[in-house]
Amino acid sequence: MKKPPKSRPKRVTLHDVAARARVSMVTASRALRRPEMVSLDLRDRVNAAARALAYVPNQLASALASRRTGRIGVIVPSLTNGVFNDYLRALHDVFVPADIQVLVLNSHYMPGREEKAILTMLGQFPEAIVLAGIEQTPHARKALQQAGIPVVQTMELAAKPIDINIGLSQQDAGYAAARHLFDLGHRHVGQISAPLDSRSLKRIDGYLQAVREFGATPMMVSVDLPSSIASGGELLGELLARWPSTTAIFCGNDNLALGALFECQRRGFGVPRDLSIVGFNDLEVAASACPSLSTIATPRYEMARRAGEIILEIIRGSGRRPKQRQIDLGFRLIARESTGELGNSS
Amino acid sequence: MKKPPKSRPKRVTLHDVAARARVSMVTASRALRRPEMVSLDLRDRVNAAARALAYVPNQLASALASRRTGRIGVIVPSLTNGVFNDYLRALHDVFVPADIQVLVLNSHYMPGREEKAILTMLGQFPEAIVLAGIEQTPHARKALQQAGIPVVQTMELAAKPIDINIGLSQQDAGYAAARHLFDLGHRHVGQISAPLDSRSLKRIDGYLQAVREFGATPMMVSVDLPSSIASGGELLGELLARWPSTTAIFCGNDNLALGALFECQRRGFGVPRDLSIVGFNDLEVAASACPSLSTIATPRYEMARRAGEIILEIIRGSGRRPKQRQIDLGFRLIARESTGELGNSS
DNA sequence: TTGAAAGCGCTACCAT
DNA sequence: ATGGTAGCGCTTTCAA
Repeated sequence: MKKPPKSRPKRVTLHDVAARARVSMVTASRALRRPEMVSLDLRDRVNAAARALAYVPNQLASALASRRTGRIGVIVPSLTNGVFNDYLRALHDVFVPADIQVLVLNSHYMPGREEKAILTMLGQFPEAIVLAGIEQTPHARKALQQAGIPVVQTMELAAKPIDINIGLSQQDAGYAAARHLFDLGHRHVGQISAPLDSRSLKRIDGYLQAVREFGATPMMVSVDLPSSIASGGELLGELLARWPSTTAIFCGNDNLALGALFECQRRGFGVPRDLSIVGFNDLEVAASACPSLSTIATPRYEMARRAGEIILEIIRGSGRRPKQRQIDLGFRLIARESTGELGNSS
Repeated sequence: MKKPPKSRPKRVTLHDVAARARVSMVTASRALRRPEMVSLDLRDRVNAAARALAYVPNQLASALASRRTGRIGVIVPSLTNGVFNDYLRALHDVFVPADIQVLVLNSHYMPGREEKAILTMLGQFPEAIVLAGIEQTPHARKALQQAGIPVVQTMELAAKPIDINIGLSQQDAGYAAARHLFDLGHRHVGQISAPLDSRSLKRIDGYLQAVREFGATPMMVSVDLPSSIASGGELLGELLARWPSTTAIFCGNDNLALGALFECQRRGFGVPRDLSIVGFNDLEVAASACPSLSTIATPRYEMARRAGEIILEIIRGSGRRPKQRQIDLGFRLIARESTGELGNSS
């Protein structure tokens, strides 16, 4: 009788359920969440009441009171380029069976948006957070540290990990890709990239290292926009316009490589006869394309799986961090049909 | 001095920020969330304090107290096939500026998992929910209705919408794709599909309608697995093995079409000389491929944008539903290079 | 413009 | 096994 009539439709709460079952709220709570702690009789009464009232637990309140949200946060720079498909799948494979929800936010390859995403995520109180990349803003780092939850940085190797770090050397991988072309005899090896995020830049460093080593000339075209198939064709066009002698090209990712391949087909260039192409990431399309694309396979599934398992271990187990805080998972060069020895081209 | 020392690392709360800024919690709250209600002086002090402490608002508490979560839920059947990229982007474009968070859950093209996703989502109290597809389980429908929030079903036209429905006729679109091939003179028109979700089946219905109309023979191969480029090649292989006379093929989506195209290149078939290919969705790759892929463009961005705007109107505005509860956005056949008139083949 | 107090719905802690 | 009570961190009246 004390409540003034509100216009908002009342929601059924645990209080209502408890009242109907004629037990205390605590018992009702336990009957629903930890049935083994409640006598069979009361348990049934509570369940019946909950059912009759179509009770929906308010996870917000539950999380606030228990300080456990049952979710982990993931921040990736893109959802649309295929790179993070395996990565997210691995995380789901680990967490869904553990009854932990995976929240994904997209930073769009922009440090500013990543910071915002991290703060937003932290506001949801995930029990751990997985980050793609290692270049968080100082403010984001601080917030992450204060959160006191496991933080796993992935995809790259960090000099100063925030907490745990599982990745690979993007520079070494870029070097390996370029080196593959030089090893095949190419000397006019171009490079195209988009976008110019930190990992791309490191792969470019690797390329430059190989260029230096083989005494070649750097030939690069790039654009700081989301990678796309179309831009692969366009960047290749620009590269060839500037350096017509190019006989091989290292594309910063497989989307660009696919676009470059299509552009070659459009121009009637043979691949690898007239131009060798190596991509990066080993997306599904790389193996399926015709010719199939040589590329660098990065262990994205494994990386995310390991991240997930370490997190699970920490939040379900002792709460203690593993002794090994940094893991290098390496990469693999996959030589397919799109790269070949320097032949009768020029 | 009254708190017993706890082991848990204290988190920075609004209380701490208020204390540091020497204002009340209420003022701190307002300074952060509704700055215009607070004097410039205090506003600055609060902001400075919040920044210095790396304060992260607890959205759980905020949502619990205000009964507004500031988020909307979206459930899509896949995150990996590119189809929902524009769709999600549109939703972000609408909601992020409105300061509403977009939560995305993946149903993996499985009604059971969609039901679970819907229930999970509802437990987070989104202020509205956007669904891809119209075939929710009865239980999910009921829960959705009881939630009392705007529900928008998209991608298809529903006979009995739950609430609001924005889509297109998948059957008509499938018919248009097949019809395009028949109109070019083809009579041996095959069809490949994967996965066999409700929309795929409707597109197949459209194909069958065209087949009937032209007195042709249905030639279909499909598999109920996630679509992939590789399966496009495999399904085409099976189709050709069974019906070698095939001169044209309607692929249930662009991934399959791309795979089919690569398979043709592998076999040395000319496209469209030996085989015409039409896809579905108009993903980025369709325009970039060589030859470019004819396909059906579905208005995914527009569909999601409209959904978002209607929701915004409802939850920000009067709370009243628009008069028009169902919108048909149609589709467009895009004839590119991969389809041509029946020539000197077979 | 600012603040005090009363919850939001639930769970943890401590009794019984 | 069951229940009372005190919050979780924030926003909302309502008063000053």
